[in-house]
Amino acid sequence: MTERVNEAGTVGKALNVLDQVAAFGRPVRFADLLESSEYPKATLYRLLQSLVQQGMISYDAERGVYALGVRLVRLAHQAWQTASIAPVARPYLDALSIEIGETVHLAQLDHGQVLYVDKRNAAVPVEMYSQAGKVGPVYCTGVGKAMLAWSRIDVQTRIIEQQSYHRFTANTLTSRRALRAELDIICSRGFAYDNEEHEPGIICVALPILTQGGHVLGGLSVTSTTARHSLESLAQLVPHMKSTVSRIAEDAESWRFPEQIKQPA
Amino acid sequence: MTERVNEAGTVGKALNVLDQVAAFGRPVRFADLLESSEYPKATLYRLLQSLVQQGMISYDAERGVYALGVRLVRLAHQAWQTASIAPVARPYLDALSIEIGETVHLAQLDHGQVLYVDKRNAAVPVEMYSQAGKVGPVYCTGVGKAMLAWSRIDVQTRIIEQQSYHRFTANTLTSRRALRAELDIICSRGFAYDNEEHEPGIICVALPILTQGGHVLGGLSVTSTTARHSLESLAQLVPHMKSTVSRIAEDAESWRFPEQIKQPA
DNA sequence: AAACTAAGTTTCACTATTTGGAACTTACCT
DNA sequence: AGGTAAGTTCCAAATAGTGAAACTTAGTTT
Repeated sequence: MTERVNEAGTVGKALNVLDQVAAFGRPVRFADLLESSEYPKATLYRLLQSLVQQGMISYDAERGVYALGVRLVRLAHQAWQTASIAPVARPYLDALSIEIGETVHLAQLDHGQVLYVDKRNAAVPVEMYSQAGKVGPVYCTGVGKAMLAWSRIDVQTRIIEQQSYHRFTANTLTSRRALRAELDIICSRGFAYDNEEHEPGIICVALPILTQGGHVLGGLSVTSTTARHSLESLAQLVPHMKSTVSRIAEDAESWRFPEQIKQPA
Repeated sequence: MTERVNEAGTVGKALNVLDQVAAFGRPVRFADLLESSEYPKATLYRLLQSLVQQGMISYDAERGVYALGVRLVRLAHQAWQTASIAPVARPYLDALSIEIGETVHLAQLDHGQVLYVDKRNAAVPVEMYSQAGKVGPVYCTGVGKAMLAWSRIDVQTRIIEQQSYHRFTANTLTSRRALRAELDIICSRGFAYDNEEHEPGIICVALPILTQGGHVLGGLSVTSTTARHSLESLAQLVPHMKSTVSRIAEDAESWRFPEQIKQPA
């Protein structure tokens, strides 16, 4: 027993259901959820009711379908502001983006995945949530590898285990072994490449954003195409990125630890 | 007492705690939460643990502070895509924004508040989450009043009750009575104004986005300043906005109700 | 139109989980 | 050292959650 039981109380179960609804990526009917759920009918039903009542899930009575609720969008706005480095990094991303004119990504680690928290795209205008909030794999993205390379050993080990090592392109690293070797190289080099490992024709350079204590706050990457750049020419941007990264780290640290949190009654 | 107790089970309580953490808008210590919480110490403590374990809240052990977790950002991305009209409306917002060159907002109703789900700003570049995800009051914004005016009577009544009627400017509607009268005018006029009711010098025109069945999907507004426009000149944009709105509604409806949701096993 | 079927909802006895006062453990302040 | 406040754990009592099964509703077949 306890096949994949993750010590989940009622709250955990409810949030699992929330994830399940999210995983579908479209409005779902009760039966769809029931089929892919580990919970019995009545339990699932009541969990859904709770979530709907709380506004985390919306229910379209006419169609009988569940979808994620907009309350999440609101919460996320707060999360983005308080929990991510994005608000702090924003002005630096703007500056970097304008100066180098290529696509810039800001990412953080979340549950063994790369979570993009902000983006600048030179050509295309606003893209909003459709970019920030996206997740990607760690083992075949520049930011992913950069963040992983400087992560605490226990975190690193866990994440290396978690990866799927699906082959996206000819250059994708498809084993823990290959990834570990790559991480060593990245560490000594000081930054990471993505050499068409995720999408053909897409390359990038990425740096980790580190606190003074060496803790990984996030990652910064500049992406381009093989048509416009070689890895070598992208690497010339690294000094510039390094200074951006250190300024973000500095600001993030002073922002995370403001004078006094406590306020008198 | 039981000020805002909503028949909450364990799940509801946990989500209340989540909201509470969100409300602070900064990392908070246990004691801060305890003070503003209706739950006893041990209960609050365990709820927080559940949420942290689930990644909805992050806990900084060094500082002993809780903050919203990045898992929310990921969930919100899904929510934005599946539950909001933003992805559908995007191309039309782009077009409208380019043609009229003023700030455009796309909003939906959430818990008696205006939730902005997308935005176009002619001058300033990308602003990401810092704009989408924001909430505003219904009673003194163009989109808020527009959506409210066409809402089902029970929804409308509830929301009218919920408003704070705080006076932001000389023009703010500060009573249910005044708001009701305004809604009547809006209905017969066919669209809503914000005549410096929220911020001095800021005016806007807003339209509801309605399904064929007359259900409110959201709202669309064009904002400007008194320096650049009068209400009358803004009103000239209404026909253009009307066509945008109807195209969004059309797309949204066909998108919400795709051929068949069910898929064979 | 009646019978059938599938999808969704409610019931209810059972029990596991949650509850919260109080005791305990740190960690900091004097 | 002693004191105080913050955070954590305990445990008996009680609540809230569980899920098989019965029920309702809507849609389909005979």
